[in-house]
Amino acid sequence: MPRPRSTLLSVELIVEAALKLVDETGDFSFPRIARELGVSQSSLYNRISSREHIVELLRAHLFTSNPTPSTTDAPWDEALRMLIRGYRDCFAPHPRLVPLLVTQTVRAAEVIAMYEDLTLALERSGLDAADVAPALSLVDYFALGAALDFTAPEEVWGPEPEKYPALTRAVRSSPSAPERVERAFEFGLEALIAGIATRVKHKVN
Amino acid sequence: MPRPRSTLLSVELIVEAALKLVDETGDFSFPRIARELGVSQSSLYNRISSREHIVELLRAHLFTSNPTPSTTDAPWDEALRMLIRGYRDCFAPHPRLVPLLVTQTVRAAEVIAMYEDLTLALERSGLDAADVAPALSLVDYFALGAALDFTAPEEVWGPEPEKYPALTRAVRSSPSAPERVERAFEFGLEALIAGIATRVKHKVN
DNA sequence: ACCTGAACACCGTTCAAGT
DNA sequence: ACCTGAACACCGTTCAAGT
Repeated sequence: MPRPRSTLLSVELIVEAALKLVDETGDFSFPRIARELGVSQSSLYNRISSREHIVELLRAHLFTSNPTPSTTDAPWDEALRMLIRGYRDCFAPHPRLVPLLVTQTVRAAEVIAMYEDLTLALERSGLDAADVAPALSLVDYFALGAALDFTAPEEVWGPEPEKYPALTRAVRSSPSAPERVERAFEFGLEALIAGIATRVKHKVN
Repeated sequence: MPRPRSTLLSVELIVEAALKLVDETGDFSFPRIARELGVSQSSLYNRISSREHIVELLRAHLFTSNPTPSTTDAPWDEALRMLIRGYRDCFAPHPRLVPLLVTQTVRAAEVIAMYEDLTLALERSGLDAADVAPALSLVDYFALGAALDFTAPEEVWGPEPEKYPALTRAVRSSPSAPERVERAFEFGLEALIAGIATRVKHKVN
């Protein structure tokens, strides 16, 4: 049988080129992807339908390369720790990708599956049914903000430290670069879970 | 004395035009601002220095038009409620502006002043000094995520509800559009404050 | 001091034309 | 079926030239 003519393009090649460009420059574009792959710009449209499509493929790529284990047998708080940590760890190797993801609606099935596991864990916590969706939003807010923190610049607050003494104290007493983000995540994760636990109505046996 | 020649342009006019365009279309551009004001595109550069500059002016505009009251006399948890609520309420009238703000570093002095008040409240909570900065990040993550939720589309989760039963339950048991976002914010705010309270070491008197 | 017009180096998307 | 080249309608920014 005739072997297939060597195809110049594939979805995977496009996604890899886009990710490489984001890691190196903070963004991607059709002309730069095409140049990277040695094809014409318009040929990309044979594999993908739009810029948004590429962004969603990048999101899926992040999640499939870092799969989260099953949490349905774990206690609800342990499940939340695993899921939120796994979610955030996806972004760690590609921090510059985060800004492209946060402003676009999630369509990737892999991510929605993780939200299903999150919801199951929250249901097991004993929250009122009406509080599960708000708690899910809360977890989402936290994970999103934590991921965005990967791209935060070193010197967040400008000059004039004397005008903001408390802020200056807080910044001075905290480590820099990756440790700062890591400690914020650990503190936030535990505070978040403890906070959700306080919203569970105590059942009187 | 000669009254000043009617000036065609001002920073305020540029900011107002940009905000109007964002509210109506979700974005602004130099050509569209210029057309809105009846001037040439290049003349904008006499008042502002870059697109980023306009974004930062928009951020400051949001905050100055919705000033937060002094919270230095309030108990720490009440101060947090006021500050976080005030912060989020700034975005409510202009939801489509949020995506432009979250991916750019804060430089506006008004916002930094609010972070100072947040830090003071967290110090009053009794947290360890080393935990103030992480707690500040947690509050920041929450406020950011809550603001981004203003632009979330109605139908977040795609088709195939049967594949995600828990998620479908959660979505079905929650209201839509503005009430959903409001309930998520209220639940999250209280869970957040309760969670931070659990991280305060109990002093034995 | 302020404004204009033209130019430059980019974008995403479409489409007729080739093989 | 896949790829190309050209075209279209946009961007942000600079700069010489005018008043």
